[in-house]
Amino acid sequence: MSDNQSATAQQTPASVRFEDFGLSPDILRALTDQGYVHPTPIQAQAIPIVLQGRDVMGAAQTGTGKTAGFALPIIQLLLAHASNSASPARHPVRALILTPTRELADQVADNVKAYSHYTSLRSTVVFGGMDMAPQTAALRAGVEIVIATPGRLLDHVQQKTLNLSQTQILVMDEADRMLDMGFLPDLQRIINLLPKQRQSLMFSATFSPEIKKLANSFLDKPVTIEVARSNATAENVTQIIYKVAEEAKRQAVAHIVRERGLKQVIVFSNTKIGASRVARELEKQGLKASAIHGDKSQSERMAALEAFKQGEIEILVATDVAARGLDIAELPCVINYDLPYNAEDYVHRIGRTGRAGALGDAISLVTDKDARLLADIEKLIKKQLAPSELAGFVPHAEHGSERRPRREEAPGSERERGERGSSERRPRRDEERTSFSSSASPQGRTAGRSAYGPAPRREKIDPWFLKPYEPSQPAPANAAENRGQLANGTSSGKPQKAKVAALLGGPPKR
DNA sequence: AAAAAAT
Repeated sequence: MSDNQSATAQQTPASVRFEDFGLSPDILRALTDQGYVHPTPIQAQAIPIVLQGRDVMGAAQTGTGKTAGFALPIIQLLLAHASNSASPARHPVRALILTPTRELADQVADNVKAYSHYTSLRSTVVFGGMDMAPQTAALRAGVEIVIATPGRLLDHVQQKTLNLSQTQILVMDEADRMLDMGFLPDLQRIINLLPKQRQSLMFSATFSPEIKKLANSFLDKPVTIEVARSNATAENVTQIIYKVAEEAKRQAVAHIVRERGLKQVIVFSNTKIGASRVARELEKQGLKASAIHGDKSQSERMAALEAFKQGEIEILVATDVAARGLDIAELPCVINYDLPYNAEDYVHRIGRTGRAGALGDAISLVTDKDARLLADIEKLIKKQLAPSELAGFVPHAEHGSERRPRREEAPGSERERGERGSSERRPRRDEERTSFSSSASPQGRTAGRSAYGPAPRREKIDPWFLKPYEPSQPAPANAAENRGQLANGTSSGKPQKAKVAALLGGPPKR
């Protein structure tokens, strides 16, 4: 055993220093502040390539320094081409960084701010669930770099507080998630607003073959950067599988936390309801737990994450909102309360632990029904995961109030008073709902015109835009009509992979 | 099947 164990992840010669990349002294000074001297492998590879202006498809585990890998050279590029003598009346955004979750956007923005601290470059973060006004003010004041989630970004474009027509650099962080069906329409709208001549960078821990193809349709002769095996799980993470009955899972989590004396652990649930229930159960058992998921208000989400980082909360029970990119120092363990439906998400989730060379444990609870999911994961990570018994765990029968949690009680019911359903009533979108009546009126929804164009949001789509132009194949008769708008409902029933394959023009798999 | 992302 030696420090060389992590040599595969640290292939950069120790002699390489940030100073060797020709970065501005102002950037180097910020790095010194952060205590950074030597680049990580992904940084050593990405920085020169991004500086050359090339497109990049970067496959790297989280915790490998991805963010600095793109942020540093972007800052450098913007500085190098900064002073156009006379400053223009309006300040166009010059670099755009997109992320799939608000928390990740916030985190990336913090890093960008730190790296550009001594430069003249300004940056701001833009995401939903928060007051528009401060974001609008920051954008109006002028920023060169925007970090954003897609929906709110488009909102600002619509409000004309944001202009993407001069944006030379686009980054998609956690690109595989950005490219999934839920995000694609927004992503395409955003890309349509950008100049065609631009530099595009995509980063993710995993790139499935389908996503790789899709990604390539957005990139121009990209350089592929790969640190460690693609889709590999971190070598310093020990993976453990426990066989547990479905009804005993919550008790099992509590048992594991107690048994191991865990002071920092993320428990992943596949559902928002599940996350809340697990958190509540753990709290009931006297453990310091809190849930984070998309039905919580943004302030609750941020409070939970912050409390967890501060150690006030020991167990963060999360949906996949927390699966990607979040950098939480020294997380020694993650628990999959459920196995994720997508094998790739398993890789992302367990990437929350064992970061930056530290050791970590990834514990997954499986039931009999999970055999298929487990097999998919084993196939992806090319590793066998043998389920074992959870030693010393004796589930006791559950009873009474816990048996049948009722979600939709009338206000003022007895239970409400007894155990303060911890914000778990419904998505609470009522905080600033000033225009409720207008949007609820029958014509309000359909008549309200969206600046995004005619397409309704979050509907089934036929993404014509993803099909590469193939002169050899006769275009479908309605292709011309579909151009310029998203048609509805042609591919609703198909599983996602088949959809993506179809988008790429390949024959449907049978 | 589920989650995320504007209101």
